[in-house]
Amino acid sequence: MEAARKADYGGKVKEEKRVESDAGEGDCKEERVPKVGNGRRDHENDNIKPSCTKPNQKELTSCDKQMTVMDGMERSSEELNSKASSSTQKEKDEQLESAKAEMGEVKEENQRLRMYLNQIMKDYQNLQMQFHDIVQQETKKSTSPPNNHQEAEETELVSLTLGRTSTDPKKVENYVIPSKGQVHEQDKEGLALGLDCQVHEQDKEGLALGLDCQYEMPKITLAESSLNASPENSLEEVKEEARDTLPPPKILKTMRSGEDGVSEQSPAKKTRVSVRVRCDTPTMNDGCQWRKYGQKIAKGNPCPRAYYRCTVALNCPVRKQAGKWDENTNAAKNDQMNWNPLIKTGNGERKSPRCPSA
DNA sequence: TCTATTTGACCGGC
DNA sequence: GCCGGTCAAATAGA
Repeated sequence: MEAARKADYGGKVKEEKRVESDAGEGDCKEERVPKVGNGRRDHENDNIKPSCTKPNQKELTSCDKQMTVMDGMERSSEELNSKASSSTQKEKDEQLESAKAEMGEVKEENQRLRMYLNQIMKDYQNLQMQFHDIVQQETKKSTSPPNNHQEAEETELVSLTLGRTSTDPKKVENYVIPSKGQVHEQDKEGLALGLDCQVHEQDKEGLALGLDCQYEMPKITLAESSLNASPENSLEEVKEEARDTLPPPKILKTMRSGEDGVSEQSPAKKTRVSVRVRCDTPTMNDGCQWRKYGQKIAKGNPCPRAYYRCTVALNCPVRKQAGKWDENTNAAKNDQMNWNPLIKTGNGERKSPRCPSA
């Protein structure tokens, strides 16, 4: 029991809240403002705007009323203008003419608006019909047994939403749309942990996003590539990992059964990712949780070298070394006592101290 | 009491 | 045999 608990790298892992800003795009309602006639917007006339944008029969009649009122207002204003004008008859005639012309324009615009409303009404009715047909088809489908083609099509759509596809039809059938909080047990490992290497055999293809799934192929893994490792460095480290993934028989004997799930599933290979990075800050606040599991005093360096393992996730194979490192000599510094968590690399290369799991 | 750190011992590679 | 890496019991601290 105790051994099993310790095997979990000390039990609980501090949770780091990551607020994924789900700034929902929500219902992005697109407001379309129809242009009418000579390019003027129909709601430039504030008398028409509120009710005429929606193609409703009642509103259509109210719209007509408003237009009639508007015409009356135009006329009254025209009369007022004619009465108020104390200038000559000629000026009155001119004003009358201009007013008449203006009235004509307004009437034309009124007509165009009516035509536009009629068009909108027609479209609206067409859409309503189509929607009705679709609803009827859906109800028919739900009552009748679906054929295989449709089912496959749907499941493929679902698998696309999950970000994984499968060519195995049986497997495809297993994927259903998970409701909230209802995730397939198979997917929990990969989705929740995201870096756990206990990947089912059948999931290996799809879950290439796993942290370090080099069971069969100890080549360059995604973990390495995600570190932006330089080619030479990655090669060297991959060699290291390849060595480390093959624990000797003695270790296999003494390896605790509960140490990690990897040893249970594939006892011949124990994955591990070593991150050798440089960090200029006194703390390795890199978004990961590192737990110190050992410390050594390297030869010729009074500053101890600390060994950390990633505790972001259970069985996370990522390790980290920390110690002082001299920029110039690419060797351990020994003239400063308060060392920084500086991670050496095999060839002196430094990386950002970010756990690929994070 | 639980969790993280310390530290001596152990192991494998060179 | 030396050295680096890891383990795990002991210890510290919250």
